[in-house]
Amino acid sequence: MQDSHARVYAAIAAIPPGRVASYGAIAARAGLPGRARLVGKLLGEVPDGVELPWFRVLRSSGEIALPKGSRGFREQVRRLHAEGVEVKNGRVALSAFGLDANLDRALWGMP
DNA sequence: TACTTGACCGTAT
DNA sequence: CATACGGCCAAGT
Repeated sequence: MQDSHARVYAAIAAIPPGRVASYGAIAARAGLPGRARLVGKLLGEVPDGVELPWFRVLRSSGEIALPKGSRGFREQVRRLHAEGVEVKNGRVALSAFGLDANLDRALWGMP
């Protein structure tokens, strides 16, 4: 197991329920700035059954990365909904559910 | 070894 | 909104 892999897994596991983060943000949190593709690659290799909130990881645009309509796509939408994350047209509003966005809101107070 | 692929990203046009 | 471009890099051919 590569150290970089473990750090990425840890960063993903650290996303709180009800929130989401982008591939790039995960990479950065794992100490690997600019390596969003590595995050995507690792997620693609994680077998089913492994404990990891992969569904809380989205593109920087807020869109679900998996092909729309695919099995994984539907699964991701279902699990996000189960946590109260709103998904519209395969997309989540990062301004409302993004990890850092929520931190900023807490510091500034509710708009 | 060389080239291609891919759950990506930011900037520019 | 869509296309293009350059970065990134592990794996597979």
